Amino acid sequence: MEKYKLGDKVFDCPVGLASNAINGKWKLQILNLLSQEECMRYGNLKRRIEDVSEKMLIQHLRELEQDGLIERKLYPEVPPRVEYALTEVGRQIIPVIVALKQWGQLFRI
Amino acid sequence: MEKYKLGDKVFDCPVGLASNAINGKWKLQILNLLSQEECMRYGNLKRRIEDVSEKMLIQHLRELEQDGLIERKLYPEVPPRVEYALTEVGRQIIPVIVALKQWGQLFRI
DNA sequence: TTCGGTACTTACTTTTTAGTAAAAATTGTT
DNA sequence: AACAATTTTTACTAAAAAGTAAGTACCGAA
Repeated sequence: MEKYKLGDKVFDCPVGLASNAINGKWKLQILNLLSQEECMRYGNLKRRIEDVSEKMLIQHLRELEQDGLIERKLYPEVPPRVEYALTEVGRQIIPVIVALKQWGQLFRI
Repeated sequence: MEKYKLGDKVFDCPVGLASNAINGKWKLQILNLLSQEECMRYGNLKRRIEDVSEKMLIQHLRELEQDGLIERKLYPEVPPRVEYALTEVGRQIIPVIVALKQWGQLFRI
């Protein structure tokens, strides 16, 4: 039987794997912003995602990084500058975001 | 500012709403199965989704029903027969599933 | 009158996720 | 020496999600 692997997690179906990778209260919103902007700084992400706490934002960024969807670039300046961007694998998830956004727009009031 | 509403939950962006609707350990897998099969019985879903417990399956089915993505048809027979199927709104999320599945296949081993 | 088959339901526990708020690290500027 | 700006980190608490396992309801057939 075919298997799918992300990090050290193994799944029996691609939907299960994908579901696991994007599961998180703010992950899709993070990916959505990064899909529109080439790269974004931590502080900028924080401002753009209303209500996200610093803890959750950094936690989700770490997980997305570990799963290979985004990369973190640290510029050794003072004050520090950190930029996040989609990786190649991350860019390949953009069609999902686009379709999802379109679906969500059905619920506009 | 535009708003998006699902049930009694209001969101500022369509991605946030969509994210909320599909957030759940097995929801995308349920939607995936229903997208391929026209309709499916409870017991069949349970067999097809490995490891899901009866509690979680029914809970997710209820939430998807409340959010208007699926509908539940009870046939008053003995033993009882219950069929689940995508609604029109549910069918409109199929492109998301398709894109997600394609993305997940990148991780085949 | 007990059993089979289907679809749940309930009570309880454990695990995971999220929220809050304060602190840390860095170093050039005042 | 204190401050500013930015990106975390930490400790603690609270809430939500998930797991486990047993129980319920229906009714016709054996």
